[in-house]
Amino acid sequence: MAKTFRRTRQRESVRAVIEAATRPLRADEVLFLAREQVPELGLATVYRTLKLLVDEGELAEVKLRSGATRYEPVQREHDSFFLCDACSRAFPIEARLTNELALPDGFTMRRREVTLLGTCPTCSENQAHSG
Amino acid sequence: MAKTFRRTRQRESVRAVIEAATRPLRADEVLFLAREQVPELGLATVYRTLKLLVDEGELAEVKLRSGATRYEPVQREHDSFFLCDACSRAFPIEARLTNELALPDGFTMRRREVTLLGTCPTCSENQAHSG
DNA sequence: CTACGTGCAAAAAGTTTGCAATCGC
DNA sequence: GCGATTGCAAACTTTTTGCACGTAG
Repeated sequence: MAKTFRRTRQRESVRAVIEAATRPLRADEVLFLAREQVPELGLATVYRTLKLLVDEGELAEVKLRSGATRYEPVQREHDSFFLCDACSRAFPIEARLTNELALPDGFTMRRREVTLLGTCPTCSENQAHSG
Repeated sequence: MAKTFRRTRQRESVRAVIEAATRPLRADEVLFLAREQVPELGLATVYRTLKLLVDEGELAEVKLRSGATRYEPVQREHDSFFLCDACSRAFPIEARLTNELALPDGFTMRRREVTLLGTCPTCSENQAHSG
């Protein structure tokens, strides 16, 4: 029998925060933002809810070089990000790659991800002013 | 005055293990392998040595989806990996991408990384046999 | 009512740091 | 000998889990 999922204030707040975000968020960012709606919300619940939503196919996990896991709605899921060396923020980008991948025999590709490393406009400016 | 670096059995063993590897290794893998040479080697020393070698420009850090950091010699540094969903091992690949990246104004790209997610030959076989 | 969900605290996993003992140079 | 290096244990960070209480349906 399929498990039944309950609609709780905690889950709704996590969902709402991710939906409202313009870039993938970390668990602690979700906690901070969701507590505006549900102050007693705990970090464990955030993690449990994020995992649940990922399993349900509603959210996608994004893991980039910085190490921290980020989450975004699948409808808006990107396979390409620009990751700023200076501020570590991740920006979704459109990377149209006409690829020719020499994938050896036996390997099965499920998905491709592209990460661009560099400096974002904000940090470029700051460096120019301070250098 | 520049710091002097000493040549120790511990450092040499870490170096040797990474040099001998055919794929980027995690710290715990380095520890396990290097202990064949230096049994009393500690994990903290592995981390300290890896960081030292990265700072020296001898090793490169590789961070992929699985979360754990891997290390490989810079001479063999790859910008493209195949990461197995099942066993989490990382395989260097050649990804010749003829790209056309629409990078917005103000962004400066320093480097590009491509990660392929999927199943490696070993795990494909195991799944076939057990499924 | 009752199984699912929550908050808290403790546990894990990966990495870093403090410190006294050790060792390269 | 002196200062760099090491091993151990403890601290830290991020994520997961155990448990008793709370609550949606």
